[in-house]
Amino acid sequence: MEDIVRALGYLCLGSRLKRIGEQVQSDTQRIMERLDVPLQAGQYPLLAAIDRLGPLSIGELAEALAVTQPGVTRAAGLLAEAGYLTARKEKGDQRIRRLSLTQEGQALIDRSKQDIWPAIEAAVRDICDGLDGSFIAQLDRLEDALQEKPLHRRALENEGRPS
Amino acid sequence: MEDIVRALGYLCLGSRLKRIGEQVQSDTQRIMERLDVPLQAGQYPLLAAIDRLGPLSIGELAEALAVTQPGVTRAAGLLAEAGYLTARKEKGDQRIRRLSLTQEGQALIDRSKQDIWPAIEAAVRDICDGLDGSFIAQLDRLEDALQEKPLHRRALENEGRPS
DNA sequence: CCAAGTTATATAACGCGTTATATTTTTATC
DNA sequence: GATAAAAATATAACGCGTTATATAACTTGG
Repeated sequence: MEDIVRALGYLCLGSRLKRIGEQVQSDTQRIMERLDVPLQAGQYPLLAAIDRLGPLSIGELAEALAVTQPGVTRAAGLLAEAGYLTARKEKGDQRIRRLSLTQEGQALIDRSKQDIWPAIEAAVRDICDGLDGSFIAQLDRLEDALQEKPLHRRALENEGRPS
Repeated sequence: MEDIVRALGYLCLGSRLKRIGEQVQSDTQRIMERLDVPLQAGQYPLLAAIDRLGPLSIGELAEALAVTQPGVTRAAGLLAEAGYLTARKEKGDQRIRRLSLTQEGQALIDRSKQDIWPAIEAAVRDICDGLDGSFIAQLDRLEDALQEKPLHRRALENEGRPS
């Protein structure tokens, strides 16, 4: 059956990008499960931002991730509950809750940098590096490639041969 | 402040694609509001699929749009409630509910083909046509371009000079 | 021809983004 | 220095995708 979203091209670009993004997230999640990472794929950017920029407030995080503040409030709450983040009120401005990695959070990031992120990156790079042509053409080929061999299979086949 | 999702590149491709997709959908929604289209941007593909392929079952629609069946069940329910779709049980197999456009739905599609879709397409084309380079590079430029001048502004400026 | 399996759709619950609004703290102004 | 405006965060409600499971209709094998 014809893929309508693809066929409509420019008209459905938004739906299409969301759809591909969800596919990538879901494949990434499977890589993470296989490597026993107790997170949702979408939670990584938040932890990575704090690792990279140091302790951040909710608002700063929202800006760094380019998402809305309530989204960050909720995600940070979950990560705190899971033990990877702590919040403490800012000395001097009690409105601000500054988020830091816990020891456990830092340990997870350290392990991720060593083992997990390289695996994910390699799989995504594997699928994106060969793309060329117009934006739409690249989306077409990306979707085909994801269908043919999902990211988690690519990660699997890369195991034991790091770059 | 550094955009972390962008900075992480291949590692956050899923989050990034979803984020850009949401931006495109939201801009598209504004174009539609301005043209008094009483739909959500994400509902267009469903109607377009039926227009293009003829009356479809829920399952066929899910396949044509490459989304899951419960998503289609819900979306179709809303469109039926809004008066653009009707469902009738298939003669010969009562499990299947075949979805067709109502008169009102067909009228909306006709108007869309004439006025709405060209406006959206032109705006998206305007932003995508100039892109070149690697996939990541194109995403960078696409996000910058959306930020600089959102789709709804591009549509506005195109008014009155159809292609 | 009926029990068991399969298929199509519906429903429930959740993930994760959004907008709109409430609450709390700080800042500014008179 | 009280009061009004602004800023940071929290909460509520919704949009729209997902997975898991229930239900109803059809098909099939003995």
